[in-house]
Amino acid sequence: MRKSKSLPKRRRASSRATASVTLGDVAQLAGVSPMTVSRALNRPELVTPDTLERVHRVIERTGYVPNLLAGGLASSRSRLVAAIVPSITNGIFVETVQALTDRLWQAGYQLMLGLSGYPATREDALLSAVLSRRPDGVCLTGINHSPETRKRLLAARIPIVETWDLTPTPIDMLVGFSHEKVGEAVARHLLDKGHRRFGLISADDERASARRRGFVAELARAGLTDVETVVVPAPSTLALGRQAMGTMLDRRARPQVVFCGSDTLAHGVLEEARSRHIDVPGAIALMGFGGLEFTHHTSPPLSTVDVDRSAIGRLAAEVILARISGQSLSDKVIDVGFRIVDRGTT
Amino acid sequence: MRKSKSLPKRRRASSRATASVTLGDVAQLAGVSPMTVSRALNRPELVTPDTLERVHRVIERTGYVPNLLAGGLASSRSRLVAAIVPSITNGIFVETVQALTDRLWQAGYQLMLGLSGYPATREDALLSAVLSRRPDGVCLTGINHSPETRKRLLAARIPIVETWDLTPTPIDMLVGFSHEKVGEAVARHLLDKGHRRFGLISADDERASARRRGFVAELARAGLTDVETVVVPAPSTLALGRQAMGTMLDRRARPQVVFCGSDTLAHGVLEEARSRHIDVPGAIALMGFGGLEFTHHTSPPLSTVDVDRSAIGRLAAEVILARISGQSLSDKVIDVGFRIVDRGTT
DNA sequence: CTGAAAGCGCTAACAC
DNA sequence: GTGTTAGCGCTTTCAG
Repeated sequence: MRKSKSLPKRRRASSRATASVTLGDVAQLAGVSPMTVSRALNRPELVTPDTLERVHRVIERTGYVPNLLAGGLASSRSRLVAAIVPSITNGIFVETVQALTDRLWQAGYQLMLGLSGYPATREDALLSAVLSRRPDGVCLTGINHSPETRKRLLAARIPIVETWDLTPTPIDMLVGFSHEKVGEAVARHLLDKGHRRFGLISADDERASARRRGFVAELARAGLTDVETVVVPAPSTLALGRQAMGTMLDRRARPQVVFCGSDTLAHGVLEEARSRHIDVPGAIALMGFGGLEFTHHTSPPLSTVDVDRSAIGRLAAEVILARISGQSLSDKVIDVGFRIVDRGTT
Repeated sequence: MRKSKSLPKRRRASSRATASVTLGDVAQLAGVSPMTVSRALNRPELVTPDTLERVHRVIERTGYVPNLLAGGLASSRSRLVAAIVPSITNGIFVETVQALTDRLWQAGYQLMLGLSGYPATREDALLSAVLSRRPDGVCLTGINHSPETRKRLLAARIPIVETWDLTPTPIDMLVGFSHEKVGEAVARHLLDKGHRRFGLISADDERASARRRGFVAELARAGLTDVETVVVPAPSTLALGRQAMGTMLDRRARPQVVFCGSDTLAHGVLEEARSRHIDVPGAIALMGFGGLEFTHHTSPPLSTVDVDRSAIGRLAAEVILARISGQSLSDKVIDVGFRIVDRGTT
């Protein structure tokens, strides 16, 4: 004797051999109906402990893996949430994605990640691919989406959350903060510290531009219209930061303080300054953005604008989950704000 | 008149309102059978150009989005490939993921990304979640997987590719290189350069340990058994690198050269050295690993072990796609190798 | 080149 | 508590 029980003969009609065990197989072996197995898996509280155990034993023995394609089709709930971010190379969105992943996982959902690139040329095509999987919700980065994208998202009639930016008119829900305000706040902060000669190194992506705008505008209000500016292509890298700082230092005017579009750029800028034996923050002070790598006491002499990147992801997941479960939210727009962290280096 | 044509009355049986247009709707509006619409979408060469155009016009007009849950269920092909990586925070895997995504996208497949964490405690649970979506292939990081994981992967009867490491006995296919050899090669390289006092700073993940082993073993063969070692918890960060270097420098013996487990650590180590006014590479030379941020001429004074991270992703996609389309591969194991890049700084 | 019939594996809705 | 029936939206297969 090899085994007391064996899998029942299969009644496959198709020629494509799908070797896997189905819910029906489990039901048969456990001596119950398929529906009971389904319940044992999804609403165990509706099933007798005894039946439950029998079912689970069979599942264990057979190595049954539920087919969520079938389940999703039948129930119109894919247990999938899609997130579209420009890139994960510069680190700024990584924690947001991680937080999203974690929170959704807890709730029994999985994240489907899409990378749209800078600029978001592929967002539309990506969206098609994404929507064809029938996600139960979508998380977008930024607030600038093509009319086409907005239309299709609305047509999908699922919760949508935009992140990492602020607008009074989101597609649906929003978790973010104002980049223009960041720029203004940094300018004000540095002005208050007595600086008068400013530099600006940042990438050419949308949100960085908004910060740049706010920064320049606030300085202009203080009568300062002369800002040494170097713009690099997104996404930011250490190397681009070095290069940009090189360009800036090779010019005539040398700023007292440089506001960098991201901490990654700021690190590169620091590298370049150091390799030229320029004292930081003594000769030139640096302000970054994003709050990356600044959690440790051995941090480099950089100040930054700290953003709770995890919170954005967590809250985005939260609002989507709330809406999926039918709750109506008190606020469709959550401003998570930001915080200037001056390590005494500006 | 509002419109010349309108969507047909729906015959939904279910109470859950699924608002979206179906393939059947498109067929009806185009005056063809559902099957023809399906062909127009998936095998257009089998359909008359005329019919094709009519169908596409209706699709355009209605904003039809195919339902891949249904398609996947019917065809047993989800057009989904899953990848499981430990983390995307340290950057080392990011380009691999990007390359995978890109190559698969070209072929009409989408990547479903799973983050298993260090150590891969969640790999098993993740795998369940992943397999329940019926991916057409799976890409894993590393070669150490629980027997349970191996069993279920094998049972899924889909192409599996392990990456970023080397073994003669992969589960199925493999794209990677030997970390032990990396350690040995680095040791040999540094010995040849005349160094005799070595330091080692690395994370406690599996592959880093293998490099460490190779490094120490090769030094031992040269009669050097005294290696200043600091191990930090994975994943690597700049801050951990700084901290580790601090620890090392506070000890008595000061190495001539430090082999860092990752470029990220190396950067942190460099930061710490500089903040202590230790000349790099004059007083202490540094060797990193991974080839991150080393593509630009303004690179910091670090040498590294370059790995073609994109190639790993691209090749992994390639072998999976090949196997999906039924090709048998000449080699199930691809060694992509590595390259020591000495920028004259060791 | 196009269509009709029969499911893919699962769950909603309603019986019992 | 558990079973039955009838699909979800698509593709396979086979017939024309």
